[in-house]
Amino acid sequence: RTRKKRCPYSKFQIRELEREFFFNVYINKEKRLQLSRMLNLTDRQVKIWFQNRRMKEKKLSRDRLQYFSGN
Amino acid sequence: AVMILRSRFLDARRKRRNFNKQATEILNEYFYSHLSNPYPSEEAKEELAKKCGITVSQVSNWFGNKRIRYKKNIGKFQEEANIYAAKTAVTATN
DNA sequence: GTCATTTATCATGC
DNA sequence: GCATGATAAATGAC
Repeated sequence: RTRKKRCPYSKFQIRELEREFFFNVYINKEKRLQLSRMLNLTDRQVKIWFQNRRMKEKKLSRDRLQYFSGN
Repeated sequence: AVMILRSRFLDARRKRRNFNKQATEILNEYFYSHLSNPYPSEEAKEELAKKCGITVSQVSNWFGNKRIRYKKNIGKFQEEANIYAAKTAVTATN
C-alpha cells in the first residue's frame, strides 16, 4: 500500500484533541467516533493521534526529569 | 499562567542549536562505517550520546534525519561518504 | 496497547 | 537561500 501523505492538523483540530486528552489520556470508542466526525478526521487518525500524544507526554516527562536533575 | 510557562518550555526545546564539530564527526564516523545498517542499538546510542555530549533523543533524531536525507540524495553526500570511508580505512589498518 | 521508525514540515542558524 | 535539528502525522513490528 502507498503511504498516506502527512497532513498537519488545524489549530481547531489540535485544540479539541488536546481538550479531550486533558480529560482522559485513553479515549474510548464512542468518544473517538464522535470526535472524528466533529473534526472531519477518520477514527483511525484520532486513535493514532492519541497514541502519538501519549508518547509525546512520556518524552516530555523524560526531558523535564533530565532538565531538573541532570541525568 | 501555568499553561503559558508550559508552552514556553515546549517551544524552547524546538529552538535549534547546531552540534559542535566534534560531535558531528563522531556521528558521521558511525553512520558511514555502518552504512549497510545505520541503526545503532539502544546501548550504542547511549554511548554515542555520552561521547557527543548530547541526549539519546538527539542521537535518534540525528540518525533519523541522516538516513532519510542520505537516501533522498546519495550524490550530495558522496564526497562526505568518501572522506569518512577513507578515515575508517586508515584506523583499520593502524 | 507501546515504541522505534519514516516522512514531511517547522523553526532556526548562518 | 539552503543546512540542520526538532516536531508532527503515519506505518509497522511486537
